[in-house]
Amino acid sequence: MKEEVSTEELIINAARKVFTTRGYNGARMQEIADEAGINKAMLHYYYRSKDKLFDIIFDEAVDKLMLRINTVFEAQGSITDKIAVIVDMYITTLSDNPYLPLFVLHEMSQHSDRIVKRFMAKPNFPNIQLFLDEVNKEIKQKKIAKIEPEQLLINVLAMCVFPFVAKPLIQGVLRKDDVAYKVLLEERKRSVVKFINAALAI
Amino acid sequence: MKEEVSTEELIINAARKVFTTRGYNGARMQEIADEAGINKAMLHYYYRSKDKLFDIIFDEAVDKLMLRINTVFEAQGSITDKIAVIVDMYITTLSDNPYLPLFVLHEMSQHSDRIVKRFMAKPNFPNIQLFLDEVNKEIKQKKIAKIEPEQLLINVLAMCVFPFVAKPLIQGVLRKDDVAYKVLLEERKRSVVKFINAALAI
DNA sequence: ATTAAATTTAACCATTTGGTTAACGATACA
DNA sequence: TGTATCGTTAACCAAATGGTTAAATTTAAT
Repeated sequence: MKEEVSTEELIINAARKVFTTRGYNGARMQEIADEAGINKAMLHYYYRSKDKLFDIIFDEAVDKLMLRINTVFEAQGSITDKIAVIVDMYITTLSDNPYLPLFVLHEMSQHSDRIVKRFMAKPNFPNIQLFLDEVNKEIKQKKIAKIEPEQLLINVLAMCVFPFVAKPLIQGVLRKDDVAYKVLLEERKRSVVKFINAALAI
Repeated sequence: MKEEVSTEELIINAARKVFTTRGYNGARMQEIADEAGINKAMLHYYYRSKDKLFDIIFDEAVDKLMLRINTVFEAQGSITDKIAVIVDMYITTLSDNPYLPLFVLHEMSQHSDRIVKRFMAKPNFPNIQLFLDEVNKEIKQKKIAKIEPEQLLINVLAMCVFPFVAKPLIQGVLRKDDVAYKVLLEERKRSVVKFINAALAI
């Protein structure tokens, strides 16, 4: 008795693969159908249009990118501890979904108005203020060095996300194959945390 | 006597705008023609095909991204001094060409094989080894803290480039309009340099 | 001024692509 | 068993798109 996968699921899985790797403009309904092993008309039978299907995949991608950031922010502990958790979470999650960030960022830059609104309306939209306030608090308490909280946030995100956005570039420059790149990313978890801690040390 | 702009130039300027904002797949030959204020057939008369035109724009974009990095590397001075120069150069250049990095990274991730080769064959391809060696040297001399040179390089690039790749996202999260974002980027020049210096301090 | 070459345009063409339709087959229900 | 609903397919359609062509116009050379 083999596991049955519903046609809906076949389609979503195929659409995820095609949309995230090719982008909206590069994605072809026929390729999604082929990838799912079904007839093209089925895509429209289940999901109406390319746009509708794309919205589902994009929303799902955004959700995955949000992680459980709020959970981390709302937890107890120092800001450096929280950053350590976030860095680890990001690099781990993105290692399993390497196409996510470039996909989301590229689509956002194209339809910024339509999409950014959707993005911020999400219920699990990270509560950034919590992070910013806490950084300021610890600065006042002389627990960490002085820094603009917004800049720190960008630094953390940048160092986590960039290696996935720029993978082919970095691989070219450093001449690493996929295996070596995996290793570099694994090492990166502790390297980035150490780097941030040193930068924030007083 | 008005300034004459050759048709070739009109086309290249239009193509640059359309390709970098829409990407290869989103770019339309008709839109390039309209943007240039000429007939669509002229595009083919001067540049044969969409592919040929794209290659020119992409190469040009890559060149701009390379900056004069080698010049910096080959210059005298400590590694932290060089990093300070690079950070300033990058944020300044990208502020004037905000679409460049996402454009290049997105296209690279799609045609990585075909394009990455072109990329590395460039005569002004940055000589990374110089940077890596120098970092190791200063670590041995106890001038900077211990760090994997490759990770440091990624950190520097990440913090410079990410704000441009993720502009709409960051603007949404931090609720900044374009003016406020310009300010944030300007502050960022010294903020990032200070951050890196603190992280590398012994 | 005449002619040849270069430049520009409108009309056209073939292919691709998202989407539709009508018929066919399976499944469930009476 | 008949029939209605759901799932699936092949064939088809209209619009979009990269590219071509042949004629018209401008520019340059003799």
